[in-house]
Amino acid sequence: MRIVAKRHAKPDPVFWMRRRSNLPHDQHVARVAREMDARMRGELPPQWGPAFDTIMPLKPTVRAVGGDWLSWNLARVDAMRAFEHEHKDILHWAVGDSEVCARARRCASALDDMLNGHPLPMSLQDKLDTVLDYCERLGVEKPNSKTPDGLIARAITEQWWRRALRRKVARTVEHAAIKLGVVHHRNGGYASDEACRRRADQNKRNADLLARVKMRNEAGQVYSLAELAALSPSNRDIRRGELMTRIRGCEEFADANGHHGLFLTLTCPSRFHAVLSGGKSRWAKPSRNNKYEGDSPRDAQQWLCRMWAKARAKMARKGIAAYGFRVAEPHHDGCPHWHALLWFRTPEQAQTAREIITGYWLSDAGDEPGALRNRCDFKPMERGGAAGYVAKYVSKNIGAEDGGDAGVGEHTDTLDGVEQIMDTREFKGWQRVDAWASTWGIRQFQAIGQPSVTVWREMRRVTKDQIDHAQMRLDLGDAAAVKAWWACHKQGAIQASWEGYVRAQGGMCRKRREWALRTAVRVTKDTTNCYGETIDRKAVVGVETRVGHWLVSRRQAWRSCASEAAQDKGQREALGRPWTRFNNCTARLNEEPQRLLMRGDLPWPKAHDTDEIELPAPRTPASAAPIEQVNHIAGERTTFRMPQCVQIAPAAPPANDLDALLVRMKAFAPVMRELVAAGR
DNA sequence: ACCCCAGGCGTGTAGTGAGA
DNA sequence: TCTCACTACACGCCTGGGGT
Repeated sequence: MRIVAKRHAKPDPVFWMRRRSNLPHDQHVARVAREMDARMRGELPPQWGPAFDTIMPLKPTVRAVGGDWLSWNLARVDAMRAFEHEHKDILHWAVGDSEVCARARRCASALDDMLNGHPLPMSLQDKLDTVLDYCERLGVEKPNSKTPDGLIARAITEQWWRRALRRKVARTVEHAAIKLGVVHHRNGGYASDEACRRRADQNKRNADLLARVKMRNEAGQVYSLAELAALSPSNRDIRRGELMTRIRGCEEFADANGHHGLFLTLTCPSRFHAVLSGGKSRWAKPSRNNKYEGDSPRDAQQWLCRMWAKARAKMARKGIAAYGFRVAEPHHDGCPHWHALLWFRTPEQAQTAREIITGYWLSDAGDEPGALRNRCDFKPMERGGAAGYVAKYVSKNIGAEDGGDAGVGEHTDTLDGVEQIMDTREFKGWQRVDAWASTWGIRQFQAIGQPSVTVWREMRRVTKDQIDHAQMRLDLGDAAAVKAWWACHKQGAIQASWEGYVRAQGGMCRKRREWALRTAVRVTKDTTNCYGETIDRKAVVGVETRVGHWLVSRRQAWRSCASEAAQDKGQREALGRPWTRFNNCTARLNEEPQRLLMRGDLPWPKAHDTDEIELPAPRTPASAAPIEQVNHIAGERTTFRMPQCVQIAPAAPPANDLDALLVRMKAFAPVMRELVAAGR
């Protein structure tokens, strides 16, 4: 056993337990070692037993002891103290969720007492210092707030502490598991079993709550939140489908434009890896990596982001634009690596990008063995191969709700360029990956250079009547909206097309202010959040075109009704089609036919064409100054950002121009008939 | 077909410092 | 003074967590 000569935080137990013991010295030391061993085994998470055994064997061989039991036990006590010193965080933080909640309560009330229980009122600065000091001593990240008052309010809130401590516990314990070498492919890989279990518990808590909470909409229909969540992108199946649609759309766009695709695999330097796989088979023996410097997967992810930021900046300087997707995945020991599917305009640009990325990725420890071969890998994509290639990574990381592995029979991990079969035991591969991503706060999927997916989602909720009206206006913003609407809705056998949507938005790799459509945001000014801060509450209510027209998406006003039972389908249908939130509260539809008459606009000639849109010059901020209009919606007083051009004040036609008016009316008769027939 | 908050990260912009 | 390479920061989009 390695004897560690170190100063420890706690005093020597052999010394301070002496006072209460009359045993001879060697027996006393043996007892201290025994008690300490039992205590630590009791405190440590059970799955760490094997790792602890390798450091502190329960039944040593006679040869190892060499007959000198006193020295053996002294060394054992010292090693355990060293372990306790090194991993004191684990022993303090390896607690269950009920204890985390109890601690959160204690932290919040302790800080409340410190800040507000003082007989003399404290200054704001003193309060801030107290909070920051408390967080630092506990090793918890300080509350993130723009104002000192908000920071203090968070620090005395139990919910904030619960979130912060859950994160802290999960990361501390998982990091310790990685440092002890518990996380490797023989144990399931990616994350420790405890992290998976914690994640499963969390999901269960969440699901229970969602099933319990009932909401009632304007039509009186009652749903549980679980039913609603199943219909939104929080449902894994929907998220996976949407992601695949986007990838396919990217590929179609690239193929149509003859862009050059690259598939990248980017990994971290060896010092971020705690455990080496030890071989290529399922039975390979993992071994500790002596280059490991104790960094967490989060540190590794930040390293990757830093390198990527540099590469991105350099590519921008050289005028190289890329679009596509990036996927973050764990190696078997929890260290992340990236796969990216990027398209470039020309093969030359792709080659330059390749050189830039390689340069940065090898700029740190680029001379270590294998760096040149494994650090980054580039494969040119052939036409039509991308979606299939990436499907594997998508289903590997976003599994199906029914517990299946979404067509991926065995979970594999690419290590040193070789597919390695993972033994995923009681948790599915995607569940382990999910636990890994949530523990370390790593975003798994990242779109690069593509227009907003929120606009796409909102557009899918815009009603057709608004598009029919947009077709009758002759400005480019509306043309883009019409094209986007037709692209993102399924038309019979024709699937929704991300490619068509991207074209409508003006193509890939545009600057943010250059997209043809953006989200329409309802701003409610001067509201108060749960921490007492005054904020402007923003809510996405639809899509806004370049000229400021709003297409409002279908939304309901929901109200909580906890006590009621959920209705079945028949009961809901009996209540009829719900009213939408906006159709009745503006004069938009009523004024539209009138405006058509007065302005003499012609209908948009073609509903859906595939030409690129020539974008108008960017709006100047001064001219786009919104007019504030106060509306009452569901009893809530809100201020809309309503651009001026929506509010149409029809000018009375000059009296001597009556003939011209009649001609126009005749010309528009068919349109009017259509509108009337549609019940408007 | 929820809503709010927190946090991660892409993006744009301003700033900095070295070197030509 | 300009360019380059990088960094810091603000902002906004997006995702995930959690609540009733």
